[in-house]
Amino acid sequence: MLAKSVFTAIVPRLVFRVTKDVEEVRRRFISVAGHTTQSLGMGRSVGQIFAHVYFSREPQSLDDITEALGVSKGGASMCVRQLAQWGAVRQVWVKGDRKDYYEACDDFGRIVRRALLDAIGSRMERTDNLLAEAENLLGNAANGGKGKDPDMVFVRKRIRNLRKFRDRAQWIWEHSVLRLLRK
Amino acid sequence: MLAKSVFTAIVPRLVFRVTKDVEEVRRRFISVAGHTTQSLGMGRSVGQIFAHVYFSREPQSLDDITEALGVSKGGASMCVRQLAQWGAVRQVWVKGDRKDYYEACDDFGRIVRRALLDAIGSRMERTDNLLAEAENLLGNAANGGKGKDPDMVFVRKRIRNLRKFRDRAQWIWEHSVLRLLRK
DNA sequence: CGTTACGTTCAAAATATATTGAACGCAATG
DNA sequence: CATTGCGTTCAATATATTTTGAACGTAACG
Repeated sequence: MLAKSVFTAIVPRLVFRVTKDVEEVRRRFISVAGHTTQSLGMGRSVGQIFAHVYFSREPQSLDDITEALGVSKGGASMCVRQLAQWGAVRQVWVKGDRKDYYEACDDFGRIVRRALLDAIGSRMERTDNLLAEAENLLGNAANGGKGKDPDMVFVRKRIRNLRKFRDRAQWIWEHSVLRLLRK
Repeated sequence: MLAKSVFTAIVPRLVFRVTKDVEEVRRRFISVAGHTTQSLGMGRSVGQIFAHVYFSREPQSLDDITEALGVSKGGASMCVRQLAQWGAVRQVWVKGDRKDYYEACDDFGRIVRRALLDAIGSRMERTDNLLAEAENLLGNAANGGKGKDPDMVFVRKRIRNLRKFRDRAQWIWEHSVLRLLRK
Protein backbone atom coordinates (compact mmCIF):
# COMPACT_ATOMS: atom_id res chain seq x y z
CA MET A 1 0.00 0.00 0.00
CA LEU A 2 2.78 2.35 0.93
CA ALA A 3 4.72 1.39 -2.16
CA LYS A 4 1.76 2.22 -4.37
CA SER A 5 1.31 5.66 -2.87
CA VAL A 6 4.94 6.52 -3.42
CA PHE A 7 4.62 5.22 -6.97
CA THR A 8 1.65 7.35 -7.91
CA ALA A 9 3.37 10.35 -6.34
CA ILE A 10 6.51 10.24 -8.46
CA VAL A 11 5.60 8.83 -11.87
CA PRO A 12 5.17 11.36 -14.67
CA ARG A 13 1.61 12.48 -15.34
CA LEU A 14 1.74 10.98 -18.83
CA VAL A 15 1.88 7.42 -17.63
CA PHE A 16 -1.06 8.08 -15.39
CA ARG A 17 -3.06 9.54 -18.20
CA VAL A 18 -2.21 6.63 -20.45
CA THR A 19 -3.37 4.11 -17.87
CA LYS A 20 -6.68 5.93 -17.57
CA ASP A 21 -7.11 5.83 -21.33
CA VAL A 22 -6.43 2.12 -21.49
CA GLU A 23 -9.00 1.52 -18.79
CA GLU A 24 -11.48 3.65 -20.62
CA VAL A 25 -10.97 1.73 -23.84
CA ARG A 26 -11.39 -1.55 -21.98
CA ARG A 27 -14.63 -0.37 -20.46
CA ARG A 28 -15.99 0.80 -23.80
CA PHE A 29 -15.20 -2.48 -25.51
CA ILE A 30 -16.72 -4.50 -22.69
CA SER A 31 -19.85 -2.41 -22.87
CA VAL A 32 -20.22 -2.62 -26.63
CA ALA A 33 -19.43 -6.32 -26.73
CA GLY A 34 -22.05 -6.92 -24.08
CA HIS A 35 -24.72 -5.00 -25.93
CA THR A 36 -23.78 -6.70 -29.17
CA THR A 37 -24.09 -10.24 -27.89
CA GLN A 38 -27.26 -9.28 -26.08
CA SER A 39 -28.85 -7.91 -29.23
CA LEU A 40 -27.80 -11.10 -30.98
CA GLY A 41 -29.78 -13.02 -28.40
CA MET A 42 -26.83 -14.61 -26.64
CA GLY A 43 -26.96 -12.70 -23.39
CA ARG A 44 -24.86 -9.78 -22.26
CA SER A 45 -22.38 -11.72 -20.15
CA VAL A 46 -20.87 -13.72 -22.99
CA GLY A 47 -19.74 -10.60 -24.79
CA GLN A 48 -18.59 -8.82 -21.69
CA ILE A 49 -16.58 -11.78 -20.51
CA PHE A 50 -14.92 -12.28 -23.85
CA ALA A 51 -14.01 -8.60 -24.11
CA HIS A 52 -12.63 -8.63 -20.59
CA VAL A 53 -10.45 -11.65 -21.22
CA TYR A 54 -9.46 -10.39 -24.65
CA PHE A 55 -8.12 -7.17 -23.19
CA SER A 56 -6.46 -8.75 -20.17
CA ARG A 57 -2.77 -9.40 -20.40
CA GLU A 58 -2.86 -12.00 -17.65
CA PRO A 59 -4.93 -15.17 -17.86
CA GLN A 60 -8.16 -14.71 -15.94
CA SER A 61 -9.77 -17.01 -13.41
CA LEU A 62 -13.49 -17.24 -12.82
CA ASP A 63 -13.00 -15.16 -9.71
CA ASP A 64 -11.14 -12.50 -11.65
CA ILE A 65 -14.04 -12.35 -14.05
CA THR A 66 -16.77 -12.19 -11.45
CA GLU A 67 -14.89 -9.45 -9.64
CA ALA A 68 -14.17 -7.45 -12.77
CA LEU A 69 -17.67 -7.63 -14.24
CA GLY A 70 -19.94 -8.29 -11.30
CA VAL A 71 -21.47 -11.40 -12.77
CA SER A 72 -22.20 -14.52 -10.80
CA LYS A 73 -19.74 -17.36 -10.72
CA GLY A 74 -22.23 -19.79 -12.16
CA GLY A 75 -22.91 -17.52 -15.08
CA ALA A 76 -19.23 -16.93 -15.67
CA SER A 77 -18.68 -20.69 -15.69
CA MET A 78 -21.34 -21.25 -18.33
CA CYS A 79 -20.25 -18.37 -20.53
CA VAL A 80 -16.62 -19.39 -20.41
CA ARG A 81 -17.57 -22.89 -21.46
CA GLN A 82 -19.56 -21.51 -24.37
CA LEU A 83 -16.65 -19.31 -25.40
CA ALA A 84 -14.25 -22.23 -25.13
CA GLN A 85 -16.51 -24.28 -27.38
CA TRP A 86 -16.18 -21.63 -30.05
CA GLY A 87 -12.44 -21.47 -29.48
CA ALA A 88 -12.73 -17.86 -28.39
CA VAL A 89 -11.03 -18.64 -25.14
CA ARG A 90 -8.60 -21.33 -24.09
CA GLN A 91 -7.76 -22.77 -20.74
CA VAL A 92 -4.22 -22.29 -19.48
CA TRP A 93 -2.66 -23.79 -16.42
CA VAL A 94 -0.85 -21.64 -13.93
CA LYS A 95 1.50 -23.79 -11.94
CA GLY A 96 0.92 -23.91 -8.24
CA ASP A 97 -2.67 -22.71 -8.58
CA ARG A 98 -5.73 -24.91 -8.53
CA LYS A 99 -7.91 -22.43 -10.35
CA ASP A 100 -8.66 -22.61 -14.05
CA TYR A 101 -7.34 -19.67 -15.99
CA TYR A 102 -8.47 -18.52 -19.40
CA GLU A 103 -6.94 -16.42 -22.09
CA ALA A 104 -8.46 -15.14 -25.30
CA CYS A 105 -7.68 -16.60 -28.68
CA ASP A 106 -7.04 -14.02 -31.36
CA ASP A 107 -8.13 -15.97 -34.44
CA PHE A 108 -11.46 -14.33 -35.14
CA GLY A 109 -11.84 -16.13 -38.41
CA ARG A 110 -12.01 -19.44 -36.63
CA ILE A 111 -14.11 -18.10 -33.77
CA VAL A 112 -16.75 -16.58 -36.01
CA ARG A 113 -16.76 -19.62 -38.25
CA ARG A 114 -17.46 -21.92 -35.35
CA ALA A 115 -20.04 -19.62 -33.83
CA LEU A 116 -21.84 -19.33 -37.15
CA LEU A 117 -21.71 -23.07 -37.71
CA ASP A 118 -23.23 -23.47 -34.28
CA ALA A 119 -25.95 -20.94 -35.00
CA ILE A 120 -26.73 -21.64 -38.64
CA GLY A 121 -25.80 -25.25 -39.21
CA SER A 122 -28.61 -26.88 -37.30
CA ARG A 123 -31.15 -24.46 -38.74
CA MET A 124 -30.05 -25.27 -42.28
CA GLU A 125 -30.50 -28.93 -41.56
CA ARG A 126 -33.94 -28.48 -40.07
CA THR A 127 -35.07 -26.46 -43.06
CA ASP A 128 -33.74 -29.17 -45.31
CA ASN A 129 -35.69 -31.82 -43.44
CA LEU A 130 -38.85 -29.78 -43.64
CA LEU A 131 -38.46 -29.31 -47.38
CA ALA A 132 -37.79 -32.98 -47.92
CA GLU A 133 -40.84 -33.87 -45.89
CA ALA A 134 -43.00 -31.50 -47.90
CA GLU A 135 -41.64 -32.70 -51.22
CA ASN A 136 -42.25 -36.26 -50.18
CA LEU A 137 -45.79 -35.59 -49.02
CA LEU A 138 -46.86 -33.51 -51.99
CA GLY A 139 -44.91 -35.42 -54.61
CA ASN A 140 -42.12 -33.81 -56.55
CA ALA A 141 -42.13 -32.39 -60.04
CA ALA A 142 -42.14 -35.86 -61.62
CA ASN A 143 -45.79 -36.71 -60.95
CA GLY A 144 -46.93 -33.13 -61.49
CA GLY A 145 -49.82 -34.39 -63.62
CA LYS A 146 -51.65 -36.13 -60.80
CA GLY A 147 -52.89 -33.34 -58.57
CA LYS A 148 -54.71 -30.67 -60.52
CA ASP A 149 -55.98 -28.99 -57.40
CA PRO A 150 -54.92 -25.35 -57.93
CA ASP A 151 -54.00 -25.01 -54.28
CA MET A 152 -51.71 -27.97 -54.57
CA VAL A 153 -50.16 -26.61 -57.75
CA PHE A 154 -49.54 -23.30 -56.05
CA VAL A 155 -47.99 -24.75 -52.93
CA ARG A 156 -45.79 -27.02 -55.03
CA LYS A 157 -44.46 -24.06 -56.93
CA ARG A 158 -43.66 -22.18 -53.75
CA ILE A 159 -41.86 -25.18 -52.37
CA ARG A 160 -39.82 -25.50 -55.54
CA ASN A 161 -38.71 -21.88 -55.21
CA LEU A 162 -37.90 -22.35 -51.58
CA ARG A 163 -35.80 -25.36 -52.39
CA LYS A 164 -33.99 -23.46 -55.11
CA PHE A 165 -33.08 -20.67 -52.75
CA ARG A 166 -32.06 -23.00 -50.00
CA ASP A 167 -29.64 -24.81 -52.28
CA ARG A 168 -28.15 -21.54 -53.42
CA ALA A 169 -27.87 -20.32 -49.83
CA GLN A 170 -26.06 -23.48 -48.88
CA TRP A 171 -23.67 -22.99 -51.75
CA ILE A 172 -22.88 -19.44 -50.66
CA TRP A 173 -22.53 -20.62 -47.11
CA GLU A 174 -20.10 -23.41 -47.83
CA HIS A 175 -18.14 -22.12 -50.77
CA SER A 176 -18.01 -18.49 -49.82
CA VAL A 177 -18.54 -17.60 -46.18
CA LEU A 178 -16.99 -20.59 -44.49
CA ARG A 179 -14.13 -20.74 -46.97
CA LEU A 180 -13.31 -17.07 -46.71
CA LEU A 181 -13.36 -17.10 -42.93
CA ARG A 182 -10.84 -19.92 -43.05
CA LYS A 183 -7.96 -17.45 -43.11
CA MET B 1 -73.72 -25.26 -46.12
CA LEU B 2 -75.80 -27.80 -47.96
CA ALA B 3 -73.69 -27.35 -51.07
CA LYS B 4 -70.56 -28.14 -49.12
CA SER B 5 -71.98 -31.33 -47.70
CA VAL B 6 -72.99 -32.56 -51.10
CA PHE B 7 -69.53 -31.70 -52.36
CA THR B 8 -67.66 -33.64 -49.74
CA ALA B 9 -69.97 -36.56 -50.33
CA ILE B 10 -69.34 -37.00 -54.01
CA VAL B 11 -65.73 -35.97 -54.74
CA PRO B 12 -63.20 -38.77 -55.07
CA ARG B 13 -61.26 -39.60 -51.93
CA LEU B 14 -58.00 -38.59 -53.62
CA VAL B 15 -58.86 -34.90 -53.78
CA PHE B 16 -59.81 -34.97 -50.17
CA ARG B 17 -56.54 -36.59 -49.20
CA VAL B 18 -54.57 -34.12 -51.26
CA THR B 19 -56.23 -31.13 -49.63
CA LYS B 20 -55.43 -32.55 -46.22
CA ASP B 21 -51.79 -32.95 -47.23
CA VAL B 22 -51.54 -29.37 -48.46
CA GLU B 23 -52.98 -28.14 -45.19
CA GLU B 24 -50.57 -30.27 -43.25
CA VAL B 25 -47.62 -28.88 -45.19
CA ARG B 26 -48.83 -25.34 -44.61
CA ARG B 27 -49.10 -25.96 -40.90
CA ARG B 28 -45.65 -27.45 -40.70
CA PHE B 29 -44.05 -24.54 -42.53
CA ILE B 30 -45.86 -22.00 -40.38
CA SER B 31 -44.71 -23.77 -37.27
CA VAL B 32 -41.08 -24.07 -38.33
CA ALA B 33 -40.95 -20.51 -39.65
CA GLY B 34 -42.33 -19.27 -36.36
CA HIS B 35 -39.80 -21.17 -34.29
CA THR B 36 -37.01 -20.05 -36.60
CA THR B 37 -37.74 -16.34 -36.38
CA GLN B 38 -38.27 -16.73 -32.66
CA SER B 39 -34.90 -18.35 -32.14
CA LEU B 40 -33.40 -15.57 -34.23
CA GLY B 41 -34.81 -13.11 -31.74
CA MET B 42 -37.43 -11.61 -34.03
CA GLY B 43 -40.56 -12.99 -32.42
CA ARG B 44 -42.66 -15.90 -33.50
CA SER B 45 -45.36 -13.96 -35.31
CA VAL B 46 -43.15 -12.55 -38.04
CA GLY B 47 -42.20 -15.99 -39.28
CA GLN B 48 -45.67 -17.41 -38.93
CA ILE B 49 -47.24 -14.53 -40.78
CA PHE B 50 -44.77 -14.69 -43.61
CA ALA B 51 -45.22 -18.43 -43.99
CA HIS B 52 -48.97 -18.04 -43.98
CA VAL B 53 -48.93 -15.37 -46.66
CA TYR B 54 -46.28 -17.21 -48.64
CA PHE B 55 -48.44 -20.32 -48.87
CA SER B 56 -51.68 -18.48 -49.51
CA ARG B 57 -52.84 -18.25 -53.10
CA GLU B 58 -55.10 -15.29 -52.38
CA PRO B 59 -53.79 -11.99 -51.03
CA GLN B 60 -54.37 -11.85 -47.29
CA SER B 61 -55.87 -9.07 -45.23
CA LEU B 62 -54.98 -8.39 -41.62
CA ASP B 63 -58.23 -10.04 -40.63
CA ASP B 64 -57.39 -13.12 -42.66
CA ILE B 65 -54.10 -13.31 -40.85
CA THR B 66 -55.48 -12.83 -37.36
CA GLU B 67 -58.09 -15.46 -38.04
CA ALA B 68 -55.68 -17.95 -39.55
CA LEU B 69 -52.98 -17.62 -36.89
CA GLY B 70 -54.77 -16.33 -33.84
CA VAL B 71 -52.53 -13.32 -33.41
CA SER B 72 -53.79 -9.90 -32.47
CA LYS B 73 -54.54 -7.34 -35.12
CA GLY B 74 -52.02 -4.90 -33.71
CA GLY B 75 -49.31 -7.48 -33.83
CA ALA B 76 -50.21 -8.50 -37.35
CA SER B 77 -50.06 -4.88 -38.42
CA MET B 78 -46.55 -4.41 -37.03
CA CYS B 79 -45.22 -7.67 -38.40
CA VAL B 80 -46.61 -7.02 -41.83
CA ARG B 81 -44.93 -3.63 -41.87
CA GLN B 82 -41.64 -5.21 -40.89
CA LEU B 83 -42.02 -7.81 -43.62
CA ALA B 84 -42.89 -5.13 -46.16
CA GLN B 85 -39.76 -3.21 -45.20
CA TRP B 86 -37.68 -6.24 -46.08
CA GLY B 87 -39.66 -6.69 -49.29
CA ALA B 88 -40.89 -10.05 -48.09
CA VAL B 89 -44.46 -8.99 -48.59
CA ARG B 90 -46.09 -6.43 -50.83
CA GLN B 91 -49.38 -4.64 -50.60
CA VAL B 92 -51.93 -5.28 -53.31
CA TRP B 93 -55.21 -3.53 -53.85
CA VAL B 94 -58.37 -5.51 -54.31
CA LYS B 95 -60.93 -3.37 -56.06
CA GLY B 96 -64.11 -2.71 -54.19
CA ASP B 97 -62.53 -3.53 -50.85
CA ARG B 98 -61.24 -1.04 -48.34
CA LYS B 99 -58.92 -3.50 -46.63
CA ASP B 100 -55.22 -3.74 -47.33
CA TYR B 101 -54.20 -7.04 -48.80
CA TYR B 102 -50.74 -8.55 -48.83
CA GLU B 103 -49.04 -11.15 -50.91
CA ALA B 104 -45.63 -12.72 -50.51
CA CYS B 105 -42.67 -11.85 -52.66
CA ASP B 106 -40.69 -14.84 -53.86
CA ASP B 107 -37.27 -13.26 -54.28
CA PHE B 108 -35.51 -14.64 -51.23
CA GLY B 109 -32.19 -13.28 -52.35
CA ARG B 110 -33.44 -9.75 -52.00
CA ILE B 111 -35.39 -10.46 -48.84
CA VAL B 112 -32.48 -12.02 -47.02
CA ARG B 113 -30.13 -9.34 -48.28
CA ARG B 114 -32.30 -6.58 -46.89
CA ALA B 115 -32.91 -8.37 -43.63
CA LEU B 116 -29.20 -8.97 -43.19
CA LEU B 117 -28.37 -5.39 -44.04
CA ASP B 118 -30.89 -4.35 -41.45
CA ALA B 119 -29.44 -6.68 -38.83
CA ILE B 120 -25.73 -6.46 -39.56
CA GLY B 121 -25.20 -3.07 -41.15
CA SER B 122 -25.70 -0.90 -38.09
CA ARG B 123 -23.65 -3.25 -35.96
CA MET B 124 -20.75 -3.07 -38.40
CA GLU B 125 -20.85 0.68 -38.23
CA ARG B 126 -20.93 0.79 -34.47
CA THR B 127 -17.97 -1.54 -34.24
CA ASP B 128 -16.12 0.67 -36.67
CA ASN B 129 -16.84 3.76 -34.58
CA LEU B 130 -15.65 2.02 -31.46
CA LEU B 131 -12.42 0.96 -33.12
CA ALA B 132 -11.80 4.44 -34.47
CA GLU B 133 -12.42 5.91 -31.05
CA ALA B 134 -9.99 3.50 -29.45
CA GLU B 135 -7.34 4.05 -32.09
CA ASN B 136 -7.70 7.75 -31.67
CA LEU B 137 -7.47 7.61 -27.88
CA LEU B 138 -4.56 5.22 -27.69
CA GLY B 139 -2.69 6.52 -30.72
CA ASN B 140 -2.16 4.37 -33.75
CA ALA B 141 0.89 2.45 -34.82
CA ALA B 142 2.70 5.61 -35.92
CA ASN B 143 3.58 6.91 -32.45
CA GLY B 144 4.17 3.45 -31.06
CA GLY B 145 7.36 4.62 -29.39
CA LYS B 146 5.66 6.94 -26.93
CA GLY B 147 3.79 4.65 -24.55
CA LYS B 148 6.00 1.91 -23.21
CA ASP B 149 3.46 0.85 -20.63
CA PRO B 150 3.18 -2.90 -21.29
CA ASP B 151 -0.55 -2.80 -20.73
CA MET B 152 -0.87 -0.14 -23.39
CA VAL B 153 1.32 -2.09 -25.79
CA PHE B 154 -0.81 -5.16 -25.25
CA VAL B 155 -4.13 -3.43 -25.74
CA ARG B 156 -2.81 -1.72 -28.87
CA LYS B 157 -1.86 -5.04 -30.36
CA ARG B 158 -5.28 -6.49 -29.65
CA ILE B 159 -6.95 -3.50 -31.23
CA ARG B 160 -4.78 -3.86 -34.31
CA ASN B 161 -5.86 -7.48 -34.69
CA LEU B 162 -9.45 -6.55 -34.17
CA ARG B 163 -9.22 -3.91 -36.85
CA LYS B 164 -7.61 -6.36 -39.22
CA PHE B 165 -10.40 -8.84 -38.80
CA ARG B 166 -13.09 -6.21 -39.05
CA ASP B 167 -11.76 -5.03 -42.37
CA ARG B 168 -11.62 -8.56 -43.69
CA ALA B 169 -15.13 -9.24 -42.44
CA GLN B 170 -16.40 -6.18 -44.22
CA TRP B 171 -14.73 -7.31 -47.41
CA ILE B 172 -16.37 -10.73 -47.20
CA TRP B 173 -19.66 -9.07 -46.38
CA GLU B 174 -19.67 -6.68 -49.29
CA HIS B 175 -17.84 -8.59 -51.99
CA SER B 176 -19.13 -12.02 -51.22
CA VAL B 177 -22.35 -12.32 -49.26
CA LEU B 178 -24.21 -9.26 -50.51
CA ARG B 179 -23.01 -9.76 -54.05
CA LEU B 180 -23.91 -13.43 -54.20
CA LEU B 181 -27.35 -12.85 -52.75
CA ARG B 182 -27.93 -10.33 -55.52
CA LYS B 183 -29.13 -13.08 -57.85
C1' DC C 1 -72.16 14.89 -41.50
C1' DG C 2 -72.76 11.01 -38.67
C1' DT C 3 -71.46 6.31 -38.91
C1' DT C 4 -68.74 2.52 -39.90
C1' DA C 5 -64.74 -0.08 -41.09
C1' DC C 6 -60.31 0.10 -41.32
C1' DG C 7 -55.05 0.39 -39.74
C1' DT C 8 -52.07 2.09 -36.16
C1' DT C 9 -50.26 3.07 -31.61
C1' DC C 10 -48.61 2.13 -27.13
C1' DA C 11 -49.12 0.96 -22.25
C1' DA C 12 -49.91 -3.24 -19.94
C1' DA C 13 -49.69 -8.28 -19.73
C1' DA C 14 -47.68 -12.46 -21.21
C1' DT C 15 -43.94 -14.85 -22.52
C1' DA C 16 -39.23 -16.21 -23.34
C1' DT C 17 -34.58 -15.77 -21.93
C1' DA C 18 -30.63 -14.79 -19.11
C1' DT C 19 -28.73 -14.54 -14.59
C1' DT C 20 -28.23 -15.62 -9.93
C1' DG C 21 -26.81 -18.18 -5.94
C1' DA C 22 -27.27 -22.04 -2.82
C1' DA C 23 -26.35 -26.91 -3.02
C1' DC C 24 -23.47 -30.33 -4.80
C1' DG C 25 -19.47 -33.31 -6.20
C1' DC C 26 -14.82 -33.76 -6.73
C1' DA C 27 -9.99 -33.41 -6.13
C1' DA C 28 -6.17 -31.39 -3.88
C1' DT C 29 -4.26 -30.38 0.51
C1' DG C 30 -2.76 -30.72 5.30
C1' DC D 1 -9.65 -38.86 6.03
C1' DA D 2 -11.46 -34.42 7.26
C1' DT D 3 -11.24 -29.97 5.28
C1' DT D 4 -10.90 -26.58 2.00
C1' DG D 5 -11.26 -24.52 -2.47
C1' DC D 6 -12.62 -25.22 -6.73
C1' DG D 7 -16.10 -25.57 -10.90
C1' DT D 8 -20.72 -27.00 -12.08
C1' DT D 9 -25.70 -27.48 -11.92
C1' DC D 10 -30.33 -26.05 -11.89
C1' DA D 11 -34.50 -24.20 -9.71
C1' DA D 12 -35.76 -19.61 -8.61
C1' DT D 13 -35.57 -14.94 -9.90
C1' DA D 14 -34.72 -10.97 -12.70
C1' DT D 15 -34.69 -9.07 -17.06
C1' DA D 16 -35.71 -8.27 -21.83
C1' DT D 17 -38.77 -8.97 -25.49
C1' DT D 18 -42.94 -9.90 -27.72
C1' DT D 19 -47.84 -9.80 -27.86
C1' DT D 20 -52.19 -8.09 -26.74
C1' DG D 21 -56.16 -5.16 -26.97
C1' DA D 22 -58.48 -0.92 -26.04
C1' DA D 23 -58.21 3.78 -27.56
C1' DC D 24 -57.41 6.62 -31.37
C1' DG D 25 -57.20 8.89 -36.05
C1' DT D 26 -58.65 8.65 -40.68
C1' DA D 27 -60.94 7.85 -44.83
C1' DA D 28 -64.91 5.84 -47.15
C1' DC D 29 -69.75 5.41 -47.27
C1' DG D 30 -74.80 6.30 -46.96
